[in-house]
Formats: sequence, structure tokens, C-alpha cells
Amino acid sequence: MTFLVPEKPTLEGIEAKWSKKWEENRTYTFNSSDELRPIYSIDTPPPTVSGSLHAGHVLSYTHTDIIARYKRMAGFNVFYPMGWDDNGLPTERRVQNYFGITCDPSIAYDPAFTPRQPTDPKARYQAISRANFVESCQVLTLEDELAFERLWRALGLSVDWTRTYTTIGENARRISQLSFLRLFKQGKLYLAESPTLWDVDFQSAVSQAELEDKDEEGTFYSVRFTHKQTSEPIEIQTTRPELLASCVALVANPNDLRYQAIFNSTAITPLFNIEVPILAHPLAEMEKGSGIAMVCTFGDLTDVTWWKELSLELRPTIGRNGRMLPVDFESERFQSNDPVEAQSNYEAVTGKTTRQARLLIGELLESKGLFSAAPRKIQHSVKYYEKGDKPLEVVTSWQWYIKTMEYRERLIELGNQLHWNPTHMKVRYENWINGLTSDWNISRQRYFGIPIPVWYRIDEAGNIDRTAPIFPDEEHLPIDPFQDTPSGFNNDQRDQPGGFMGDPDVMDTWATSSLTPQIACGWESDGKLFSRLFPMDLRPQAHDIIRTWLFYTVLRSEISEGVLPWKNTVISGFVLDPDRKKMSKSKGNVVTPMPLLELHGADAIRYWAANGRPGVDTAIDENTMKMGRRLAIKILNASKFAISIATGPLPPKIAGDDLVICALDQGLLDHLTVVINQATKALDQYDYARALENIESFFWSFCDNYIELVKLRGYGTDEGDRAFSYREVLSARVTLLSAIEVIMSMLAPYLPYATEEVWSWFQPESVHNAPWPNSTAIQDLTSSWSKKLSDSATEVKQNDQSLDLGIVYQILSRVRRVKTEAKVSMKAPVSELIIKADSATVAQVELARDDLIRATQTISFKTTEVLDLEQLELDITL
RNA sequence: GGGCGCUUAGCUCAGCUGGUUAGAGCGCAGCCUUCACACGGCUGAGGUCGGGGGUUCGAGUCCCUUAGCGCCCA
Repeated sequence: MTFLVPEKPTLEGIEAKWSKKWEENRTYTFNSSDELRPIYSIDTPPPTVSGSLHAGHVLSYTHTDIIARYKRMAGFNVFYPMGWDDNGLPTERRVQNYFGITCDPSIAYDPAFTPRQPTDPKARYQAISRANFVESCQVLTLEDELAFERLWRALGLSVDWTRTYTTIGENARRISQLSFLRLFKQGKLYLAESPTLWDVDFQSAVSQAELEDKDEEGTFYSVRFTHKQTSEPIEIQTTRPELLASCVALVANPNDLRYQAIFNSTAITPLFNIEVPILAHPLAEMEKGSGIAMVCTFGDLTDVTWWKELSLELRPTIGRNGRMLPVDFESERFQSNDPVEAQSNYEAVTGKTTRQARLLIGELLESKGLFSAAPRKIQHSVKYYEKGDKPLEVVTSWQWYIKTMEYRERLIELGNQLHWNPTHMKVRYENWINGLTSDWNISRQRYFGIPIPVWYRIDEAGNIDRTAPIFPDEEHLPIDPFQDTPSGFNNDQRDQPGGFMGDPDVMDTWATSSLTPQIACGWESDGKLFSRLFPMDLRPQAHDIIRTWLFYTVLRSEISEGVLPWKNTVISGFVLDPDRKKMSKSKGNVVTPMPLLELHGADAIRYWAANGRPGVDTAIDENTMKMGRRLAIKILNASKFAISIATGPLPPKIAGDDLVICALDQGLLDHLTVVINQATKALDQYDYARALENIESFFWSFCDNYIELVKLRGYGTDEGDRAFSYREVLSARVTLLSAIEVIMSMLAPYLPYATEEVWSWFQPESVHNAPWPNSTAIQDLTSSWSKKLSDSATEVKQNDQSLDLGIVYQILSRVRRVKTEAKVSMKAPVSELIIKADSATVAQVELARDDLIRATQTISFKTTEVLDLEQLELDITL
């Protein structure tokens, strides 16, 4: 047996060395032809490719990698792909700013256009065609993806890089569009003109999942309406007087005694003199203002509910650009009792933003004495698009919707079937489902996304016919309705009367990323593979996207497959900055991981990450990283030492003497068995942090105590009061090497570089494909090491007398304390050591007598039995 | 306003189904250097577990209440 141990082990260079070897040897490749091993498949979160990764990514992706490496060692054929989420708004924004370009769909494609960073960063953004814009996105995302991959490789993720996918790639487009067509066939997808939340800056619809409530200051105006029948004033309160012209009703709570008399009568709006009904609806809050509210087209989502449930008129006054539309007060919709007055009151606000209009209408109301009380400032919550800067408006438009509301009960049931880690995260999923109010709008009025695969006929009069959308054939997917022509038409008919037009929208990015299991596992392209991989085993993700990614994926899987997409989910926490503040770009406290990786090393960063429990927010902590580095160094040094002890010459063997493991060594091996069981159990429950704690504390104690106790016996030197026998020396060596081997295996998922380095000193293959140790592994290991070390087939027998290591370690520690207090070296001799204990303990101590004498440098070692002595007593004379 | 989580040594955190003197690392103090490791080792001093009440033979660990912090949803 030869060992290839370096003279002076070091962490320098081992990351580059092993990254390269792993790539060359395809250490982490999923073997699709292996029918024997069970598969463990991971639905990796595709990170958004919009610039750079931050420390938060490192945390959660390391957690997943630890699980992947553990499962691989535990005998699974691990399916662990990486995806890039390059589709969507964050990418569009980054591309616009990076290249100084903006998309104008009316411009024609320019084949000569090449995106490049502008020389003058202040130059006006260049408008380019949609196709050029999409190409520019592809150029930049490719660059960003390479940078991401470099980071992941540096971190040592055991991803199978041959299975990388992107959410804008051809396969993702095909699958998204195919799923779209199938949903339509199933009747789960529909096109509707309905009120939609609209971001006026982004000029796009957004869905409920993308909303963010913000508390901000508003003004509560008290406005006087007139009761038509009695001419009595009716006071309402509103924060949006600019919508007065679009008022379609007043509502109060049916239980509100103040308004019982006037329900179903008529009110007249101030300034515009339009008649509106006074109605009862339970959503009207009695406590809010005067208890009666005006319903407009549309001030907020409650207006939408009232409009639907009370069958009200539509009087739209806000355009998609967020500005006030012109209104004709003689038209049927806005019929005013005094059109001239109304027109003159409205004139000033036409074309103004809602904000400007609010002030103008406010002033007008005040000047005409129509306030029933002075306006007052209030704090109220306003809906924003999570990435937007202006409050959302509600506009009516044509959008595609996936039926979501009808699945609510079933989705709750599926949530109960899913194994959540930590379990309390399920509550967020349930809360979200219980709060859903509408189907999922998947149309987005953006450019860099997966096109909605639909065309519409244009009739001879030039009207768009949305009642019979034209779909492509499944085998033609993916398609771009702007490039491709529906069958039965030719391209000259595009946008012409009697011809067709392509749906201009793209899909919500979640409509694609909710299909990551389908995209990664070969849905509808490799049926055999799909049936083996799906449902997947694990969905790892952060808690902020439970309502989006997790929820939508469950929904899509339920609609298309009728089952949960995975068995388990592990929800990771956020990374906080070193001061425990949430990291965000706007705060400027984002920590980028590359410098940390370069400074502390991948193993150290992974160690920090591994200490963050599932679901727990974790602060960047360089101290923990330093601990990780210290552990990595210790792994190298202790392993080298254990091996060097084991390579010395053995004392002569007594013929026929089977190797019986010494009691102390047996104690160590038995303890190790317990640790294997603890770590395995914890990892099976996705508690990687607890497993690490068990393994690590065993390892440090092994170094500090066990190695110290046996190193002289392991050397086999014959100084001192007697020489050690063949059996005693071999027992120590076999135990040391077995322990090192098991510890390296168990630490491999956490610190893949240092453990692989050590492994290479005595094993031909990678530790990352080695079997995970189990409780029976120890016996096999000791036999195997015995054979290798003694070059003979000596049988190894376990020892029935296993020592309680705690007692021995305690003695060692007491002696060290005495030496420390005496300020002498640990190598200073102890002239007399007397140990008093009950008989059972004394018997244990006697079993380790020789090792204790050597480790403590004791000259006279005595034990004394004392009845009923609760604690060990030591007399130590230096 | 509703829900969830957190509050344990100076700091960052473990303490699973209640049970011997509450743990770790960092920091701090002291000691130890040819022979695995100074990118180190050893030893030590620090908490009564946010506050209050309760259940129990026994609670950091269960229940109630209260305060502060954080997140999610209105």
C-alpha cells in the first residue's frame, strides 16, 4: 500500500486542480442509461441572469449542493441540472442600460445592427426593432451566463453541466407554447377583455403575484354629491377625485342604517352632473369615512368587484399611458345633465397625469364649494408593481388567463402532500391561495419573452376577431407569430383587412419558469426519461417566491399531470448583510461572492453556508468562513498525520494472532458509528447543518484527544516502560485510517475540495462517488485497512470491551489543565498520576492505561477503587 | 388589521419529541513553539435562557399573557 501524501499539505491550488479533474472525469454527470440506481432529481432554481449573483445565491445553492452530493454518495443517480432564467423584465432593463438601447416595435429589423456598450454613457438611448432588441438580450445573457457558471464552478457545485437549460431557449419556448396550446384544449386557458392591473411606465399588465403594497401619504377629499330625488347633499370620501367623471355608482354597506332610505335611488356627481345609482354592497366599510363610497372605472380592484357584481356601467377616463382621456359629456356613456358645464370643468384635465388631474379637480371642487370638509392627509396602502415606480392603474384590455381560481381547493390539498422544510413555510403557500382573487393573467406587453403562439383574423372592415384565435400546429413549435405565418395565410396578409395579425404579447416569465420540471426532465420530447425523473424529488428555493414559483409550478403540474411536481421542498432563508440588514440593491449593501471565495476559499464559504439552517435568514459572517478554512486546513494536516503514523514499520507479528481491535480504538469506532447514524438521519431530513455539527465535533475531538492518545502506540516506538505489540500498533493504525476515511466521506458534501485532496492520497476514485458510510461500514473498513497495512489476510475482530471515551478524554483534559496552570509544556512529565473512581470506571481506565501513560507522559500511574464515588478524582503530581 | 418566525454568554448562533452542573465558534485572558497543524494547540473566565403568570416531581424546551425585532399577506 502506497500513500501519496505531500510533504506540506496546502489548500493553495487544490480548487483549480479538482475542478478540472471533476470536469474531465465527468464526476457529476447524470447517467441516463443507468436503470439500476434510484434517481434523485432536483428542480434547480434558474437564477435570473441580470448582472451578478450575490451572497444570497451562494447560501441556498450550497444547501442544495450538499443534498445533491449526499444523495450521490448514498447511492442515487443524481439529476442536478442548472438553468438560467434569462427571460423577462430584469433582463430587458439590464440590456437597455448596458447597451443604451430601447425597443420600438414599429421599427424594422436591421441585420447590420450589433449591440455594443455606448462610448458616451449619457447619450440618448437608441431605438431599435423588436427583433434586434431580442438579439441584444441574447448577446448579453450569454455573457452573464458564462460569468454565473464560473462562479458556480468555483463554489464547487456538483451540477451536471451537460444539462443546462435557459428559459428563453428553443426548448423552453417549445414547451411553454406547447403547454399553452394544451391548456387551451383542456379549457383551462381563455382570452378575455377585462380590467387588468397596469403599470403605466412599463406599459404592461401585471398579475396579482407581482403586486406590492406600499404605504404612502394620500389626501382624503370629502366631496358633496347631490341626492336627485331630495336634493339633499350626500358626502363621500375619496383619495382619487380625478376619477369623479368616471363615477358609475355610490355604494354603502347594506347594514348601514344611515343609507337604508336612499338605496336604489339616484345621486348626481358634482362638477359633471352625471346620474349614478346608490346601491348596497357588503364590501362597503361603514367605518371608513362617511360609509358611502364612489365607484369608478376603475380606481382600484374593489371598484372592479363592484362593477362586476352590481352590473355597473363603464366610464373609462384613464388611458394606458396613465393620462386622462378626453371625454364627451353628450355621449351615451357620460351623459351629463349639463354637458356644457361638465365639458368646461373637465377640459383642463384632459391629457394630464392622474396626479396632476387630482390636484386640478381638487382645486375646482374647492373653488365651487363642493368640499364638505377640508381635505386631510392620510396614510393608505397603494398597489405597485414590485419592480415599478408608479401606482398601478386598472385598465380594460385583452389578456390571456389561466384558470386558477377553480383549483384553489386542490392546490391546498397538494400543499398538504408536499414535504415542506421547514414545515411552517406551508402556511405562506396556504395564505396565498386563500387570498387569491383572480385567474392568472399571463399576457405581458413586453418584448424579450416567449411569444404567445396565437394569431387573430382581421375582418374586411379591419376589426380584429378575437373570438376564433388561430393556433399553430404542435409540431411547428416554437413559433413567433410576428415572424411566422399561420397556415392558410401568406405573409402579405399580415396586419391587412381580410388577413391576420400576430398576438403582440409575450408570456409572463412565471408562465415559463413554472414549467422548469417539464423543461429539465424532457416533457413531451423524451417520454421515457420524463417518466423516470418526474415527479422530481426536490424543489429548493427561497421563501419570497413561494407565492410565485412554487405556487405556479404546482398549478401547472396539477393541470397537466394531475400530481405534485416534486416530493420535497427545502426553503432557504435570505442572506443578510453583516449588520443583519436585508440585502438589496437600493440599499447598496449587496455583497458579491467572488471576492469572498478568493479570500477564504470555496470550502470555507460552503462551511458558512452549511451553518445556515433551512429557512433561517443568515448574515454574512466572515468569522464563520474563517472557521471553515481552519477546518479545511485541519482536514489536510490531521489526515496527513494519521497516514504518516500508519506507514511506519510494524513490530513482528505473532503467528496466528488475529487482530482484535483495542478497547480504546473500539470506543472510537463505536462513537463514530453513532455519528454516522446521526448525520445520516439528519441529512435524510434535509438538516444538513445538524449533520455537519455532529460530524465536525467528532472530528475535532478525534484530533485533540484520540490522536493524542494513540499516536505513540501508532508509531510503534518502544520507548517507555514497554514496547507495543503488533496487534496494538496495527489496531491503532487501522482505527486511525478507518476514521479518517469515514470522516472524509461525511465531510465531502460540505468541503468537497479539501476532502477530495485527502482522498486522493489513498484512494483511486473520487470521494464524491464513494459510498456514504453506514453503521456496518466500519467493520469492512477495518478489515480492508488491516489487509492493506499488514499485507496479509489477518482477520479483524471487533472488541466486546468498548471504552467510554468520555472518561479517558476527561483524564487527559484534567492533566492538560494542571500543566497549563503550572505553565509548563504539554510534554512535561507527570511524576505521579492517581485516579480514584468506582470499580467500573477504574476497569475502563485500566483498558486505556498504556495510552494514557504515553499521552500524559506519566511516570507513576495508579488507579484506586473507591466505592460510590460519583465523580472521577485525580491526584496529579508534576 | 391577519398570519408566521425570532428574542439563549460581549458578538453570531446550536439546543430535536420537557429530565443530570445550558453548548459551539468568534472575541477576551493566560499558557505552550524543532518532531501533523502558529492559516496552530491547550486551558480558562463569561449566560439562568426578553418580561410576567401557569401546567409539572421537574421547563430554555409545553400553555397563557406582554414587549421588542423581522418577514409574508391585507
